[in-house]
Amino acid sequence: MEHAASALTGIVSELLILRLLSEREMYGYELAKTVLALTRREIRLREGLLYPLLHDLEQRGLLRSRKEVVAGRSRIYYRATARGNRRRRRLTEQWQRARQAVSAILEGAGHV
Amino acid sequence: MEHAASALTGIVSELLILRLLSEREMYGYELAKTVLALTRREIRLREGLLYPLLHDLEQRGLLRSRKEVVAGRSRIYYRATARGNRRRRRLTEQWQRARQAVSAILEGAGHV
DNA sequence: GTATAGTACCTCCCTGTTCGAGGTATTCGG
DNA sequence: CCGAATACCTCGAACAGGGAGGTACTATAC
Repeated sequence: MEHAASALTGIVSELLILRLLSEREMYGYELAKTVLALTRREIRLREGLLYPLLHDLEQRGLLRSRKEVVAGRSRIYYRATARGNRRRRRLTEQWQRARQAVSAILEGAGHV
Repeated sequence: MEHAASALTGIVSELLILRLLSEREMYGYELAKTVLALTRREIRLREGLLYPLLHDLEQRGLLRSRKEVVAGRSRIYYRATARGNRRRRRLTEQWQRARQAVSAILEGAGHV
């Protein structure tokens, strides 16, 4: 498989994961593929970031996991907890504010 | 002076600087203040990032500078070069794509 | 039967980025 | 005269990122 471009900061990856896992449970590999697909290969969740991050999020009580073996392959399904969803909301607000801040400059730089 | 929150990745800072300096020339300290004001304290261009970045951008031919002493204080005014503007356009596109990619997940996560 | 590609998990550690802290020097208000 | 603001700058500790490497199984193709 060949690959696409950018990562982003860890905070954004965290937000994307929390968002997807608030909808339905998914396992790591699936998360990576889904993000790749939904973003038309724009964002790639790399394994070196993804797995440590999932562990960390679970440790912090933002995700819960369960193991399952499917077709000889063991998967670890994750889903967002209530705390995870609160965190997701906070991060979403932060992201919106940052987004708007950047737009404010990219668009409205005419009148300093 | 008390302060506000987040930085962002260097790429975004680079873009914001190129954008502002494509409008009119500014000096470092002024850039920092302007970004703070335009983003309602949301984004702070820190000195430890700002000055090295300005030097780097100039070295790469994306900015041009001139010195001036105003009221006993020496300022270094920067402005974007043609190359800087090309770079700015590319970064703007990248930013838009990344932005949309994040939105795609934050909003449309309903139908994977 | 065996090589290749895909699925699925994981960690190490090198490299590059970040930015707090520190530094110089001047001006202005009180 | 002192503190705050203006204006420039650098260093280096601390951290984040992600390439590379590892295990193990399945499915497809030759």
